[in-house]
Amino acid sequence: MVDPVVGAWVLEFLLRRPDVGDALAGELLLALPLPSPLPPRLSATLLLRRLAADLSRRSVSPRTLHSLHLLYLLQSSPSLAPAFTAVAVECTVSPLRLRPFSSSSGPDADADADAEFFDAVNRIWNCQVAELERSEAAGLVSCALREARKEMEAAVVDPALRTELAQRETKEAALVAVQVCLEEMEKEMGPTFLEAAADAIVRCDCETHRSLVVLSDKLRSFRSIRLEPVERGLEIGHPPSKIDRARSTVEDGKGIKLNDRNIEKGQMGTDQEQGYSVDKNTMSCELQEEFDHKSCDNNYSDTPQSGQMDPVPPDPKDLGKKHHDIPTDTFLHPDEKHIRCSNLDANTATNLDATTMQKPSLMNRNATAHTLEWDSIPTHYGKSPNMEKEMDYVSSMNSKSSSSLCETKEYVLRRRKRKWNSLEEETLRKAVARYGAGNWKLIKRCHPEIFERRTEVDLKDKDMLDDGVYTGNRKVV
DNA sequence: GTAGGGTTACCC
DNA sequence: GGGTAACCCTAC
Repeated sequence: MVDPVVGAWVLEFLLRRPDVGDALAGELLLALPLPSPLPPRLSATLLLRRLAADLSRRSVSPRTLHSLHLLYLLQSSPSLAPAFTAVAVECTVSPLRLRPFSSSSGPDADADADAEFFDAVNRIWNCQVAELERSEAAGLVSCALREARKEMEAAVVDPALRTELAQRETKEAALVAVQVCLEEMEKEMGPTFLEAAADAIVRCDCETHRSLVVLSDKLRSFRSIRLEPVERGLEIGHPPSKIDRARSTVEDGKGIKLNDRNIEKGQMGTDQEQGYSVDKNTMSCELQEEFDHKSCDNNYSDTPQSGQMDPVPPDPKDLGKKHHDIPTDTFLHPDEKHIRCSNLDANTATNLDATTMQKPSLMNRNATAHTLEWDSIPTHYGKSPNMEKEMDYVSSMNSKSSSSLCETKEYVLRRRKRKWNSLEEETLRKAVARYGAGNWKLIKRCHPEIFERRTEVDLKDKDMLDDGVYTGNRKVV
C-alpha cells in the first residue's frame, strides 16, 4: 500500500509531466492513495493542469474563472488578477456572440442571448465580484476588474454597447492572459518535491536533506491527524480499494471523469434513509457536500469531458473563504465521489445502532401524523444529512411535551411559521420584476441573506399569494 | 427546479 | 369555526 503522502508526491510529479494526458491523470488521481484534504501544492498543480486543459481546447468557461480563484487562494500571483478579469469578461460576453447576424432568425434569439448575458452579469459581477471585494481574495479585484464591471453593468441597459461587446476579441484576450498566468505560476512553483529530493540526493546536499526530513515529518504528522481515522474506518468495512474501484470503473466502460458536481440527490437520499452518516473527523464527505451545496449550480452544467479535472465554481458566499485545503473529492466525478462516500458510509454504519438504521424517512407522509415545527430549515426538503442534528423542535401541541413527542415516529416535522417581513416582501417584488416570476432559485441565490430562511417554494407561494393567483389554498380562477 | 394543490397554524 | 398565510407534497 502506497503511503498517501508519497502518493501526493508521485501524483504531483506525474501531473507536471507533459506526456501524462488528462485521461491518465484522472486515473492516477483516483487510483493513488492521497491525503484528504489535498496538500495545497498538489491542489495548485491540479488547478494548473485544469487551466492547461482549458487552453489546449481553447475553452474559457466559468470553471476557468473558478480555477483562477482557487489558485489565488492557494498561491497568489500577480498574473492571476489580469487573467481573472479577462476570463470574467469573456464568460459574460460569450452569450452575446450567439446572437444571430441575420435578422431572419427573429427577435427571440436576440432576447435569449440577452437574457443569458443579463444572467452572467448578475452571477459574475453582481454576486461573485461584489463578494470578492469583501473577501480575503480581494487582491483579485484590480482597477481593470472594476472598470470591466462598470462596462458590463452599463451594457445591461445599452443594446448598442452589447453589440459592440459581442464584436470584441474577449476570448483571445482571456486565452492569452491565462497562458501568461499559467507560465508564470509554473515558474513560481519550481521543481516538484520528488525532483527536489532527487537533486538533493544526487548532490548530497546536507542542508536540503535536513529540510526534506523536516518536511517529511511534517507531512507524516499531518497524515496522522487527518487520515488515521479514515484508515481505521477502512479496516472495519473492508471496502474495495481505490485501485479496485478505479479498475472496475474503467472496466464498466464509464471511463474516468474528474469533475465536481453535487452528489446525486437520490443517492444521498438512499444513504440517509438507511441511517448512514459520516463522522466529520474521518472524512470530508459532509464538508464536501456543504462545499457542493454552496456552489452555484446553475450555469455550470456543461458536460465535462473525460479525464478533466473540474472544480465547481463557487457560491458567491464562499468566495470570501480560504480554500487552502481542497478536499480530494473536489476533483472527482460525482459517481466516484458517491462511491467514496458510500463506502465510508457503509463502514461507519457498522457502528450504528440498529434502531437508527431502521428509522423511517421523514419524507413519508402520514395522514394521521401530528405536526411539530423546527427552526432549522433544510435547503431542500429532506435533503440535509444533518437534519436530525439540526432539528430544533418547537411543539405546537399544548398537551404533550417536546421530549415525549420526539420519542414517537408518527410526527411530521414542520418549520416554525414565520410571517414575511417588509424587507423580504419588497425584495421579492423587485426580484420578480427584474428576473421574472419562476426563477425562484436564481432569486434566492441573489439574495441569500434576505431569503436565508425561505425556500424557493416559499418564494413562489408568496409571489402567487401577493399576485392574487390564489387565496390561501383556494385557487382564484 | 417549478407549478399546482393539499395541509396546518394562526388570528379574529 | 372560518378565513388566510405559511408550509408541505408530489408530478412533471
